[in-house]
Amino acid sequence: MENIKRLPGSELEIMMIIWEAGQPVSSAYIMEKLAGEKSWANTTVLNFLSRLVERGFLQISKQGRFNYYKPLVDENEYLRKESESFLERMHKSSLKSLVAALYDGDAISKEELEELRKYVEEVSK
Amino acid sequence: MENIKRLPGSELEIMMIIWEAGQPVSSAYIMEKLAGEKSWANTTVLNFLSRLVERGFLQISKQGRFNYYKPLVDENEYLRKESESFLERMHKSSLKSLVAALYDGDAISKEELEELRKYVEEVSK
DNA sequence: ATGTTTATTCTACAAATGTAGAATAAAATA
DNA sequence: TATTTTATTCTACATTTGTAGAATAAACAT
Repeated sequence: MENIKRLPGSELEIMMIIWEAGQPVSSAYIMEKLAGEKSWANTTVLNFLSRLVERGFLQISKQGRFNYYKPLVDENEYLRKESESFLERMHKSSLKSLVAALYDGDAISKEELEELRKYVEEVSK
Repeated sequence: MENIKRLPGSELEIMMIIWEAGQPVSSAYIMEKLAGEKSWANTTVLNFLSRLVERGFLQISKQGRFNYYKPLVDENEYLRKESESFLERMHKSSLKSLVAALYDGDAISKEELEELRKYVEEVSK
């Protein structure tokens, strides 16, 4: 099992889009999704994609001259690793500390909290 | 209100130590805390401290030739900002997604979960 | 007072990241 | 087929981060 490395911010943004798509996507698709959000030059995005390939996060399949990008790393696994490491680094592994920080910062809506309550209730019995 | 910037990993590690101390600390204290954990050369640590001062995260008060470092940024505020931004970037702001990721990855002990359950219960009523 | 120790500051440099223009080559079109 | 278009790849460069040796200067010991 390769130990997955952490991605720099920009590359992660690209990965998120690809993961969300649920299927191999063209660079055009990615740029489309990024439009409005980011003002990256096309070559900038393509460069991030190249680096993601180098890092083993993506695989290219060519359709004519078009590239289609497919994830080689599982989204959930990556999120899990990142979340664990974040919890550890920032909150000394205290889940309560993390949730409290978010709650105190009004980052959580009533609905979010209720959803969490149910989830925790369910899972902890 | 200055908008607090995110810190690179190494500098954050230093900040965590200083925050935890609860009072201005000398560089020796910091190196002490790092001993065993990190194998940074002294000048490396001192350099991180300088950068933290530049960034406005720390203030120096001299005691003879010794530096004492005091936080200028509130720990909770920083953690809050970081946690919000993390939740947003990695879990599209879904708290449940975050907690589930941690839970599925066995990053949470029974106790941690129970503690969270009580907290959420309390807070959401 | 002089030499020695050492905490701090400077300076330096490699690697990683953000950013994009120039070059290339394959497809579209005239 | 010759020409234009354009997705992709190369190359380049500035900034940030990780890392630490060299220089400095203040305190200490002789």
